[in-house]
Amino acid sequence: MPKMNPPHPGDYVLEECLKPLGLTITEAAKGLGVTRNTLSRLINRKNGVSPNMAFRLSMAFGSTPEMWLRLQNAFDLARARKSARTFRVKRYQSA
Amino acid sequence: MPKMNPPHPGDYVLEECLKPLGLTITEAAKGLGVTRNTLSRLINRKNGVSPNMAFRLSMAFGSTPEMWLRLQNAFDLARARKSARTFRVKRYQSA
DNA sequence: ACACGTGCAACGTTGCGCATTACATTGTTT
DNA sequence: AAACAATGTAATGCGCAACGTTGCACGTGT
Repeated sequence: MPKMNPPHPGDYVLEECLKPLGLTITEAAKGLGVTRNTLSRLINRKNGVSPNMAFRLSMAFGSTPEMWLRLQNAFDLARARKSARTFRVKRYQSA
Repeated sequence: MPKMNPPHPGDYVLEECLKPLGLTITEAAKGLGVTRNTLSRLINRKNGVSPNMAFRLSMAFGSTPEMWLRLQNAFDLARARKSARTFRVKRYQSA
């Protein structure tokens, strides 16, 4: 079952990527090929992980683009789950 | 390893959901609580599966929202992979 | 002829991702 | 103290995606 409060992918980037390598946001942004502003917004939860960014992160820090997008999915779905309560959808199948 | 040409989620909706149940796009759109136009665009590959739609699909046809978004991820990543070839990204880790 | 399902297009709204620029703050170095 | 680096943040602009609304054209079946 999905987590209720999955961490924002930006937390993961900061804690598991930048900190272990001793990278500043400015340095890492350079390495990723994006603006300092863009990486700052990701880490501060203003942006999510786009497919584009998923590739950059996997290229720079390893793992797969799929993994980075899965982190983002978990986050997005947790937020959407709240509004989904109000959906009136016909159940064609039970599961 | 990820598939090179993953099917569009709209194909799956049509083949595995609407057809087995004998539903028209118009009927299914009603059931999902969206416009006929919105479902038509999904099935005809003009739209992707949004988190919102992922919940509607899982509620109506089963499976999980995660599964529906995974389908979309595979599709998005296959498209982004082409442009990712031009990224100049520093490799802080090898894998 | 009529109704229905469908594809499609235009328009408007909303929101996201990103670059650019700029400003203010904090902490470190000289 | 002065200069610099790193950061957060905001504004602006661009492009694009998702969605609803409306309208039109086409084909099929009654």
